[in-house]
Amino acid sequence: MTDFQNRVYEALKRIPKGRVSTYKLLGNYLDCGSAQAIGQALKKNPFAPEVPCHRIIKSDLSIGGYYGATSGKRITEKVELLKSEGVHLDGDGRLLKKEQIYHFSN
DNA sequence: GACATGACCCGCG
DNA sequence: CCGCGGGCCATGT
Repeated sequence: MTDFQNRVYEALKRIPKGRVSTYKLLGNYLDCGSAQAIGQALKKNPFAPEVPCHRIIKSDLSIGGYYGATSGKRITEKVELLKSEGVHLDGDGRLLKKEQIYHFSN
């Protein structure tokens, strides 16, 4: 476990159920200018689903990936999971309600 | 230490 | 709206 990963997971646990956030916002909160770096940490997430890595979507509000996949069964699961928490996406996998986006703050 | 990789982002045409 | 090119930065070889 690296420090970076720890910080990412701690931040994730701050996201309330029924809300989602983006790689960019997370990066902003962690002072990390690369969303890819965030993704690297997420795909290695050893605490799923205790750590809600599924509540992270791309900055354009599209679904993003899950467990290394950008499409397929994994993604379907991610969508269903969010759906069960009250977060809905449209047919193109885009977030429907922008007001559900969680902005980190201290 | 150099090199490659990726659940990404942004500007440009 | 779509594709392309360049940038980003933690990790693993």
